[in-house]
Order: sequence, then C-alpha cells, then structure tokens
Amino acid sequence: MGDLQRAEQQDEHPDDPTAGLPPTAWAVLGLLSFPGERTGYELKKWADSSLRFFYWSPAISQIYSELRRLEARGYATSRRSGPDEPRTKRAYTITAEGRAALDHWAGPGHDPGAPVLKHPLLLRVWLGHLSEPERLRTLVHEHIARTRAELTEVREALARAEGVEAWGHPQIALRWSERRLVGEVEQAEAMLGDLAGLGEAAGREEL
Amino acid sequence: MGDLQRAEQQDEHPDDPTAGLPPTAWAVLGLLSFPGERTGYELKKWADSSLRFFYWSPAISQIYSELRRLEARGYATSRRSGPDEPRTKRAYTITAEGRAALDHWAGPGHDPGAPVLKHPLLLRVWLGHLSEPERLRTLVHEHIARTRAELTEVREALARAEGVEAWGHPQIALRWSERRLVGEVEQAEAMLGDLAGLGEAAGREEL
DNA sequence: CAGCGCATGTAATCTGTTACATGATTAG
DNA sequence: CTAATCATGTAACAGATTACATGCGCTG
Repeated sequence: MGDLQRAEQQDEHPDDPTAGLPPTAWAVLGLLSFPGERTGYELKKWADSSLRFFYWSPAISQIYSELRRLEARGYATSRRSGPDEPRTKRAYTITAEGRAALDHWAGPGHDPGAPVLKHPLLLRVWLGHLSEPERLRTLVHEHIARTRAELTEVREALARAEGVEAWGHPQIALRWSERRLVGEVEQAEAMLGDLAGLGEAAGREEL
Repeated sequence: MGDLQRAEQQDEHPDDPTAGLPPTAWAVLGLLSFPGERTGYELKKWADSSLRFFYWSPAISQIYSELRRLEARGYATSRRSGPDEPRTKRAYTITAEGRAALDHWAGPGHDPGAPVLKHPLLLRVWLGHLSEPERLRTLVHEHIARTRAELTEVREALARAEGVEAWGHPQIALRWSERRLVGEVEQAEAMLGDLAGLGEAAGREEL
C-alpha cells in the first residue's frame, strides 16, 4: 500500500533488539525454541511439513546461513556430533539470549504485519482475456486437485501432532491451515461458477 | 517440499520466450494489456487497488525498472508527455511483441505455480507458547479488523469495476478476493475459539 | 511562498534461490 | 557395489526493498 512516497517506518527504536533480523530468522529461531536441539537439515524438513502451510519454507541453504547468523549473534550455539554419533552433523540449540530476543519479538509493541499472498492462478484469471476459457477452467481444476493434496498433507501432519504434549499452538496453526485449504477449494469452485457465467454471457451475445 | 536436493526444473525449453522474466514482469505487462497507455505511477495505484488482493503490489521503483526492462525487450514502448500535457511523464504501451509474449505466457504448457502465503500472524500463533494468551487474542482481533477493512476496499474496487465493459476477468478475481477475505475472517474467528479451548485446558489443569 | 502530491529515477543493500561441490551412510 | 539419501556448505545471481535525490504543479 502506502509506499508510493515513504516507507511506513515500522518505528523501530534504535535500541530495539528485534531490529535487524528478517522474519525468516525469527521463524528459524522459533523452530529452535521447541525443546531439543536440531540440525539445519531437520529444520528444513520441519518447515516443509508444517511451516510452509502458512508461512513458506525457505531454501535449505538459507536455513544454514540463518543458523550461522543466529550463532554469530549469540542467539544459538552449535555442537558437532560426537564420536558416538556416526555422521558429521551440526546441531543447534537456542541460547538464553536467543530466548530473550524471541520473547521480545513476540511481545507487545511489535506488529506482526499483514499477510502476503502471491496467487499465480489468480494472476492468470485476472488476465483471463488472454486465455482460452477452457484453458482457464483446466487451471482451476488443477489447482483444486493440488489443494486437495495439500489438505491431506495437513491432515497427516495434524494426525502426527495429535496428542503430543505442549504442541497446542502448532496444532492450532495446522487446524487453521486445514480450514484455509477447505476454503481455498470452495473459493476455486465458486470461481468456476463465475467463469461459467462469463462464458454464458458471451454465448448469449453471439446468438 | 522437494527442493532439498534438486531444483524442480520447470523445464523451460531453451527457446521459450516465456523464460527469463519474473512473474512481476508478467503482472506489469498484464496491466499494460488492458486498453490504453499508462505511467508507472498509475500502474502502482492500479496494483495497490486490485492486484495486491491476490498477488501483492511491487514497490514503485521496481515497477519503473520492470517497465524499462519490458521496453528493452521490445514488449512495450514509451512516450514522453507532449507539450500539451503539463507534466513530464512517461506513458507505456504494450507492443505487438509484448502481446504475443503474454499470450504465450498465458498459453498451455506453462504451469502458473503454487500459491505462496506468508502469514505473520500465524507464525506468531504457531509460536504461541512465547506470548501471553491475551496478547495472542489481541493480535487475532487486530487481524480481523484489518481484514474487514480490506474487505470493504475490495468491495469498493468491485463497485468501481461493476459495469465496466470487458472487465469480466478482473471482476472475477475481485470476487474471489472478497470470498477469500470473508473466509479469512471466519478462520480467524474459529482460531479464537481454538485458542480459548487451549486456555480452558490449561485452566482446568491449574485447578 | 510553503508544503504536499505527482512523477521519475539511482544506488545501496538485503533476502532468497539455484547451481555446484563434497563426502559419508545406508538400503538394495 | 551402486544408488539414494543424509548432511553441509560456497558462490553467483536474481528479485525486491529502502533510502535518497530531484523537480514540477497545485492549493492554501
């Protein structure tokens, strides 16, 4: 919106410890805030199986670099796998400073910001005058199929989360995602109706 | 998903004229595909008032650079305002090549790609163990208010589009956005219920 | 004439992806 | 033994934003 002239300064006080980290860093640190230590690779899988439903999944290389950055800031520490474990891997743990920073980030006086949606299908529909009506309908059907597939993935994730102690909030996020995807299918179906309506109107004119 | 190892090659044939342009460029070119010429500034306002509801609004400086790129490719031409008009402005028009490229982009054999959602509120809910329950509920309420405000904006845009000839597809996209925002409010309200459920469970344990 | 909105653009920077390199372990 | 998967990283690049600079025209 209003960035025609000015950036709308998310007024960060100069000593705001929340400043200077992109949302991805907070997401990664958030992943670490659950009990236990984990490697970049594990984090990526976690992100793929839950974060991505409401907040996209960063590339693995980015996760590695965010982890290094968090460690540089003292928000996390890492440990190479000992000789007991077979593999050369590096596991990260959140530090007390990291927790404090996260708490501050989650605290009041800090607006989460508006959601961003990039929906390529809708871009295509919006420019629908460029496509064959048939083509457009196919795209919408494919989208419905893709969304249904995602829905079963969410439900699987939900089943896995069911009953795990202290996972209340992640579960709520997954339930939200489930409802959202159900809505997405309904909205796509409604749009199919609208598209048919357009076709009819055009058809009538041709008579 | 699958980008742990490999990029999932959107197999672009080497001579695909669709290749080499980011989605934003197509969105801008799409904006130009509607009759008439327009300036970067106008494009930005257009994007803010409709594109952004389903496909985010690029920064004004990016619009300017995309326009220059499109012109360099021969997909658009520009014209400085004549002495008749008061202001020094540059208006862009799509060329025949631009239309051809857009048609190809919109054509078959070219997957629009999956929608991307970045929902900071859900990131916060997901990490809800870091916040006071009260704080979380406030955030959700603020989000509902913001969404309702957006909803009236969509409806205004829809009212403006109503009746304009040949705006059928943009209208459909706006109607989709309207339904989506209605869903967003419902889902946020449902989540409020889930959050209350968590609180109750915790409350019971404390008895 | 001061200030705001219109209008265009450049430079620096940051975020994030893709491609590539490397090696170890495990399943068939 | 070989292929797949695990695991970590680097380098180059692309996409996008922010900050900054500039100037005109209109309104009060």
